[in-house]
Amino acid sequence: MKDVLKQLLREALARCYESGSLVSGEIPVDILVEVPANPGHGDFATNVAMILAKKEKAPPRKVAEVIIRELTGKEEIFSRVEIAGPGFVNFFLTAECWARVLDEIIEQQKCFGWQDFGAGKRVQVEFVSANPTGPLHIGHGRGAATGDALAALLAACGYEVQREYYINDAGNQMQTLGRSILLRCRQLLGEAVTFPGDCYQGEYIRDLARQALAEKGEQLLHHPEEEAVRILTDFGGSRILAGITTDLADFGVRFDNWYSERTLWERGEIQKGLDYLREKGFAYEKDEALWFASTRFGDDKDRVMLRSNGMTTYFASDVAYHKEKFERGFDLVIDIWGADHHGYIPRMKAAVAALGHDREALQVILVQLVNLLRGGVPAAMSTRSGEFVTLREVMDEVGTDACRYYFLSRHSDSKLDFDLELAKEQSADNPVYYIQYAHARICSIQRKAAEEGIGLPARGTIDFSVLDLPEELTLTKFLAQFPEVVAAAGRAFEPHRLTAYLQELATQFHAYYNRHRVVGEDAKTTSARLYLVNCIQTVIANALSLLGISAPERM
RNA sequence: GCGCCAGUAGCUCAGCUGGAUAGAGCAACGGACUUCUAAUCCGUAGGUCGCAGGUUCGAGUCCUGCCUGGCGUGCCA
Repeated sequence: MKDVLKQLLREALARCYESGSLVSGEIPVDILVEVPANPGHGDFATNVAMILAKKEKAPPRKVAEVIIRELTGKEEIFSRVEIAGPGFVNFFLTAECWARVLDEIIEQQKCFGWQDFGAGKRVQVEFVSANPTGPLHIGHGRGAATGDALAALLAACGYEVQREYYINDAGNQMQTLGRSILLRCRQLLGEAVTFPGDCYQGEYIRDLARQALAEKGEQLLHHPEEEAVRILTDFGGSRILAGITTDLADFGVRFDNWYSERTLWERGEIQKGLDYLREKGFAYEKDEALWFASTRFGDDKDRVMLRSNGMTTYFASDVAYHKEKFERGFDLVIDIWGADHHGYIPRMKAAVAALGHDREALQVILVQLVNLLRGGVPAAMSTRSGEFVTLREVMDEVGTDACRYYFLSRHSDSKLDFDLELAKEQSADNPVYYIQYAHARICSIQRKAAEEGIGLPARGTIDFSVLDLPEELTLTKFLAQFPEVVAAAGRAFEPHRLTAYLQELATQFHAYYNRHRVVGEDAKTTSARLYLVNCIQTVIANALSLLGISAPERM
């Protein structure tokens, strides 16, 4: 709807310039049309007149007058257009105009709100990417919910989206995993070994040790230590990864691709990455190490890729990995990282630039840490003591819907207090149920209608004039905003905007429900209200689907 | 020290990339079920948008400087 108005404004301006009623000859690229906070200011308002006032050397209200003269009379969609305040132009649309929105929703169903500005572009969203050295914890859950919702959102904006999980299965933390399991194996067999502090402390290591012994037998320990560690690294890594996969699947997250760091090595990609930067002259040797000249691309210091001891750094893998990502043809690459890695953004962007890509083609979304509480009291997690709260535990306790909603209800880059007691409370305190309840209630209305032999009204059979309650008009207008919310959220990479919208939509519906009956008035009214309510249901379901939250038919 | 992020109602947070009178949800108090689901609704309250300047028709939003908190700042991952 906004876009329609913008287009009309552009056309009107063009006519003004043609006729000479306006002289600056410029059509502002970014005409702002928005829904005013105050309904008295119209359904939409624009600031063009104020923007043009300076160039026209005329008072904004004067400019507005000229534009309006060119706009009205040619279009049937306005019931009123007025100038207000310092020079805003306020538009009031006709009721028929809004009725058309409902038809659109019924027609488009599951696609209502979907955008096409991403069409033809391929985007990859890489998220979670936790090392397979232990189970996912609550913080990974937030990253998972955010990445998954963002991917769904971008898909709804027309992008071709791939969800990817990068497996750090090549670093020395994997060695540590193998070593940790080996030591636990020895302990299980009665050997008195001290378990070092830099090994993984969690109870799951003991479980893995037990499984390894059961599967491979005690002869495992007869291998040379290095060999035993290698075997146990593989064993533990694949077990843990399988667990991660299951946890994520139960959390409603599926990846299109699991990308192993090890395969980067096996295919020589790491070396290729280093060579590439060397050939381009972006890498140099100093102090027996190989450095990437990231300062030439805006970083504040150069970064080591190949250490003097011959080992590569984590960053070297990342350069190769991102080089390969772009070689796979993505127009946009989105990485979702824990906020504690924010210091890596400049060097990663520098690498992307050095690799010959637009630095904006890499977007890093930061996800802040989750502060876990139980009844207001911190439920501390510490990897060192091994007493962390896993995603699995939280999911099992509070349910995936509530869990995902909590994660997605705030900007990802702001810290989140996650209170287990609040999250699992099935009450008004819990917004996710409030929203789902609105959906379930509508389903209930439809069941009631069906009992009375009233089916869902078809498009074109409705007399919209009976939808004349203020609540009905407000609801319709709010539904019309959904496509813009999707677009704005998609452009900003901010799925949390959808939760705010859902909250408001549910509030409006519940209020309407409590004041008015859908089924029970005369046939014409019942039919029209059913139609409206179907639209609300569709929009709630669509928004929830983007967030990966279910839309239950009864509760 | 430098860098990034944050600071908005008692608490947790929105605020549509600069718009008109800054909004929700909790928490508090008082009301509403003979009804399509009370997991609901209706009413009452709360503010120096961290502080000080600046940019302009207009600033919670942009710029500068301070204050406070978190994180980062390795030839660690």
